[in-house]
Order: sequence, then C-alpha cells, then structure tokens
Amino acid sequence: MPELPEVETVRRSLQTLVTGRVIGRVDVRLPRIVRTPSVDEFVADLQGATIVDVHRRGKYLLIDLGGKTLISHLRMEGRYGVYKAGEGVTAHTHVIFHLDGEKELRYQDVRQFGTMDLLPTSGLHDFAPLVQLGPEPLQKEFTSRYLRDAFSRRSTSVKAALLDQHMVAGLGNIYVDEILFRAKVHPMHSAETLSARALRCIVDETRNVISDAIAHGGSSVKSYVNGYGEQGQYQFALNVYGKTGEPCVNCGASIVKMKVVGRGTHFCPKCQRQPR
DNA sequence: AATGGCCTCCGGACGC
DNA sequence: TGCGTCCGGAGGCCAT
Repeated sequence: MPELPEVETVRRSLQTLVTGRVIGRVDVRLPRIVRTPSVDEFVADLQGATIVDVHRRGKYLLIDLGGKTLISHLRMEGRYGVYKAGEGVTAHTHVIFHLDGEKELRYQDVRQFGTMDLLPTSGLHDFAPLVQLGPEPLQKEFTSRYLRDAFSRRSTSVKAALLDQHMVAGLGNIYVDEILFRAKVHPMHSAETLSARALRCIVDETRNVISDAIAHGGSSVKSYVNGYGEQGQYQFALNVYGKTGEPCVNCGASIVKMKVVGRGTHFCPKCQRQPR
C-alpha cells in the first residue's frame, strides 16, 4: 500500500529512469484509470511530450512534462516499471507509455483503483485534490502548533485525523499505526483533546517514521516495489502493523488489532492506553 | 452548514 | 474444490 515513503521511492526511481525521455504512443488499456481529460485527449496530449522531471505531493506522483503535468495516484497497488519495447506485457498492465530508446513505461494495478489526471501545469493550483492537501510531514510547516490548530474542534479519533489528507499529506494505515505506537497514543484518543506533549510526540514520530521509511525504500507489506521492481526494507522495522498477537518490543504485551474508522488498527494495549 | 461516517470501486487472500 | 467474506484510498453521498 503505497504511502508517502513508497511514493517518494517510486518518484526517485522514475526520476532516474525516465527523465529526459520523449513519450510516443500511449496505450490506455483500462480507460477507468484516466479521469481527466477524455482518454482520446489524454493520449493526444501526451504524444511527443518530454518527461522533464518527476515530483511528489502527498501520495500523488507528479510527472512533469513541461506545459502539462500527469498526476498519478497509485491507491492500493498501482506500480510503475520500465521495460524493453515489446517485452511481454504482464497481467494488470493498464497504461503503456511508449518512450524513445526502445523503452516503455508501464502502469500496472491489480485493484484498478489508481487514477491519472493530465492537467496544464499552470492549472495545478486549481486541482482540488492537491490544493486541499495538508502540509508535507517533513516540511517545517508541520509543527505541533499546526497540528493543535488543525485538530481543534475535531471530535474524531486521532487515527482518523492523521489518515485525513487535509490534516497532513501522505500518511496511510501502516505509518499512522507506527507513529501512534511510537508516540504512545491510543488510536481512539480524540484528536481535539490531545495534550501538547502528545501532539509534540506525534509530530516528532511522524518525522522519524517517515524519514526512516524513505531511507529504507518504503515498506513492502503487499505488492509494493519501486520503479526498478525492488522491494522496500522498512517492513522489517515495523513495530505494530501486521504484528497482531506478537509481543510489544517495549513491554512484551500482545499487540492488539481492532477496527477504527473502518481500518484495521494495530497497537499495544499497555503502551498506548485508552483515554479514560 | 459543517462535519462525520458509510458505501463504493476491485480481485487476491483466506476461511469454512 | 468452491464459494462467500474481508480489505482498503479517497470521493460521493447521506445523516445529524
């Protein structure tokens, strides 16, 4: 499940692999992936474009084509790979970008949940999903003061609040569980009543977890691989996610899994006490 | 009106 | 072996 560290790792690999390449024909094999514009316009607009750079905002990959930007969200299982032209196309390959130099950039997605939007680069600031994103966790704007204000009058759980991309961009189910474990905060704790100390811990541990995970190339807990087809290594550093019934690394208590806002949520019942 | 939360998309994994 | 159920990111929709 690509979250910020995985998308950042994909970004870095694609930046190396496809920057400077010229796009030729584009095959859209599963039209639902392309949200805007129409598939015909999408294909026509990409023809002849040069990949200038690859950026990221939250969990969105931004493929910079100069005048246009391809905004790609991997959702659950989207992945990119660069292949030799004509190499056998695997199952679940939904979009093929033919490149110069006998290469193909292919988008694969078992769940078919991923999306692509092609917009004029000058109009990116009007694209609602990007505009509404909260700060990047590693930017200096993401402070405990910011989080206090963002979480005020939020009667929802801290887990739901951290998953909300409007609060902070790029966190998903795995890293929120890890952050709350390290911050010793119960996932059901209400967001608006977190202490100043808890808010500071959450901000610090968000930075720690996200930067460590990026340094390890993300977590491969499902099908995730980077643009080279390589797995991440941070799954071996996870403390609670997927550790149901295993002993807590701090206290030895059994890690518990419960549902919070419809998401499987892992935590240590002893280190992360239920508030009142 | 704003906010929270449930449903939906899909197919692999898993359990009975 | 086969069928039903579960899971999840984010947008749409509905209830309060």
